[in-house]
Amino acid sequence: MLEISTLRLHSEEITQKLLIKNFPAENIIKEVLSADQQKRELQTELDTINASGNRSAKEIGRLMTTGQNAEAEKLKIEATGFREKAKELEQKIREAETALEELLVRIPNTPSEKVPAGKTAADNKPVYENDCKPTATGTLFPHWDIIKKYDIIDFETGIKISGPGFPVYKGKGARLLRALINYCLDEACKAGYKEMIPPVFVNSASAYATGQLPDKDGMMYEMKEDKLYAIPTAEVPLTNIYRDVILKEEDLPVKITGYTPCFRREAGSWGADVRGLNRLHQFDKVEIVQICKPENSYLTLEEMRNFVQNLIISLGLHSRTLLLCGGDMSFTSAMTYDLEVFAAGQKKWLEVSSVSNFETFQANRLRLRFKDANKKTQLAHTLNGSALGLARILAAIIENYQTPDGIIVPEVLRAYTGFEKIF
RNA sequence: AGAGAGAUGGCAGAGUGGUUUAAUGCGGCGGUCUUGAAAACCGUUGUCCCGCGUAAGCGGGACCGGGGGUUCGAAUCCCUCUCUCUCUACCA
Repeated sequence: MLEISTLRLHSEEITQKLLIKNFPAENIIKEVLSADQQKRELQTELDTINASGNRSAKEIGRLMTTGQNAEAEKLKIEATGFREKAKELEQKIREAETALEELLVRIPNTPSEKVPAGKTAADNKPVYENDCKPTATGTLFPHWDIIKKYDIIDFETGIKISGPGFPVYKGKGARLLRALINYCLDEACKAGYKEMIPPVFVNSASAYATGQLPDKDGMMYEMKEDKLYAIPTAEVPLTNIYRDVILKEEDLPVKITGYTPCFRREAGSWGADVRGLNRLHQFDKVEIVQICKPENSYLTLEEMRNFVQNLIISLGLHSRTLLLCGGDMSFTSAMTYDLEVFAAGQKKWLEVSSVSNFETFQANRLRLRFKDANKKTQLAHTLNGSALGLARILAAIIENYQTPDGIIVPEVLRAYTGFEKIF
């Protein structure tokens, strides 16, 4: 959510910036400003009434303790009814606040100046590509064929137990996935991230604070009985650790990481090109999160992007990094890099990480702040990224390391798997 | 899940209808003293909203778990929800 104070001062500039995201903001911003104006007028009115009510009450108290009861009674009659008026105003203010909030949450984050214009994924700007060309040669099969051959991932049994999109990882397949989880977490810890194991069900306040609610409630599995949501990403619980927190300047940057399974309903997003591990209802992901001072957030974004790029290189996967154009960015992001690996069997790029700077957009809803050197509290900047989305990494490893007589395990994972080849 | 007890500032902990502007202690910050530190002493201390001001700040309002009620006036009384603790039961 954008800050109303910024919107008041820079509405024109914000409108301009939002055009990069193809979002026509002029009208809604006008509405916001007038709703804000109305709310403030009501607030001033209420404050005035409260001030005079407080004065009378105090005076009555003083008269009664000094024994001037007759005077007190007279004043009591005069003071009757002010509370009712105040309540009426409070109600109006609540309504005005709700109206303002409903408008505000519909305005996306403004893109950074570095974000290129564009409408679709085709307009994303490639900024990096590594040279880890696949070692596999000959006829290359997509992973959904290979996993059957070695019986390491079983979709049919998953369908029996849960439904489509809930695979069962078996034997060396399970072991390889667990190796990836441990490897990614260990690398993140080495890079200074503190490991967390958060809850995988969150309440609506948390889902709201990171932006999954109210708009995207169709994406999450919901347990209505207990009013809980299955997390679509560890970003939700990890970021919410810092909801309503005021950090000290010396605590920054905060760097945390966590592995969780992620649950996504993916309603309506199924099609021919989302076979196998490409898109699942449940998948595994290691997430990295940073909270930092505003002036550092773009350096931090680069640091996080480099970390993820190097992680992918260390797995020997051919990958590229795209700077997302305005039209392809998420609602909440100010700047996003998508990192893709090439899956040699399907001959397709798979998105395995998305690293974003949200500036104060998330922090505003989270009320995540820090005290700066001048002892002023101000909103922190938040960033997060996948490191990595493991189902697709697994798919890419299976396809890129396939040989006629087995799948080679990437070298860095062998200490974790205890084997070098799946056959 | 049943029974009981609770929820007050960064923490501990008073406060059961009216100078409460929430006592006091600890912690934090600043200072005096000191070669430096400790101790002692003095001062200071949260969050949000509105207004004025370039600003430091000043003025007003709100906040004692959340919401509602009674009252001229609520941390205090009533209702309700949530959470925590203790005991019992159950459980990995």
